[in-house]
Amino acid sequence: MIIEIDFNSDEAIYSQLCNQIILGIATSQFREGEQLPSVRQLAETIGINMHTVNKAYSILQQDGFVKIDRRRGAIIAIDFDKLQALKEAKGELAVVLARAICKGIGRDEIHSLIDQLYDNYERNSQ
Amino acid sequence: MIIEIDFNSDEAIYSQLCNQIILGIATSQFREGEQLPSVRQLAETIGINMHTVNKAYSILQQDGFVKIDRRRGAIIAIDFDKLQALKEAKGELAVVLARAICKGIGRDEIHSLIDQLYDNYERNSQ
DNA sequence: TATCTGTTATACTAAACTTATCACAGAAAA
DNA sequence: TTTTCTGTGATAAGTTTAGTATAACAGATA
Repeated sequence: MIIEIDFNSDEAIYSQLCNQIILGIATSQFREGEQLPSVRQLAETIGINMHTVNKAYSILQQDGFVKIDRRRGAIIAIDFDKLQALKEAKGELAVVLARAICKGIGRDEIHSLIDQLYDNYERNSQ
Repeated sequence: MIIEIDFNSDEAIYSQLCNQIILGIATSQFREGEQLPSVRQLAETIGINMHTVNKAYSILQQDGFVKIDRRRGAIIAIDFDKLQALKEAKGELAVVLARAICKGIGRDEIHSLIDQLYDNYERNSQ
């Protein structure tokens, strides 16, 4: 999977890394049990420091997307705590929806966006 | 409207301020044309520095939620650029949905969350 | 043995966040 | 007119975070 970092973005590099990898998992470009590049290797290909990659991997571990094996590095391993995930999703959606509502975006339009995105993820995960 | 800041949060104070005010607009606790407290007044009631409030107000202005009048301070004034708002909402939703999909949350569950949140906002905006 | 892995520690720069003052111009009210 | 409120600007300083740069260590593997 190709990971692209926008060095002009406001978003921190480690955060972009996390999101890209999560996106990769959602679209099955990374699959359960698959191993991510080593921290040094990924750091070199992107052109950043090893510790920045390590920080991203640690956060992914903490958030239940990977497990870190001393021998093989970071392995995709989803912790399916759905109650927790639903709670977090609701909190994040609350912020996005508040902004949308202020701008006059209706409930149907949001549902439509959700469907577009889900369709897109499912299309890319085959 | 009561604005509460969590000083132990990872989220920056100015960012929490923005989100709370946007939430207030979404639930009609702040209405179009209404004026927000002055930067000094709000800073004092919260117990933070004036410039932190000013930063929040400036961002709200930039994002099209308020206009800043030299005489009256920050006034709720939504800039209804719906195309822009839809684009931004889609980008933010993409990140949230990717996480949800990884955790096995289905499309229907997301739709349900959206409805819950919309119901909640509409109930609080009367 | 040589090489790969993650881990840890330290040091440093740069940027972001926040606070702290001081001062100014414009508007409004006493 | 004077006082007091508004936002704005400049400047300084403290704290935290992000990122880089090295170095070293232990465990696994070839």
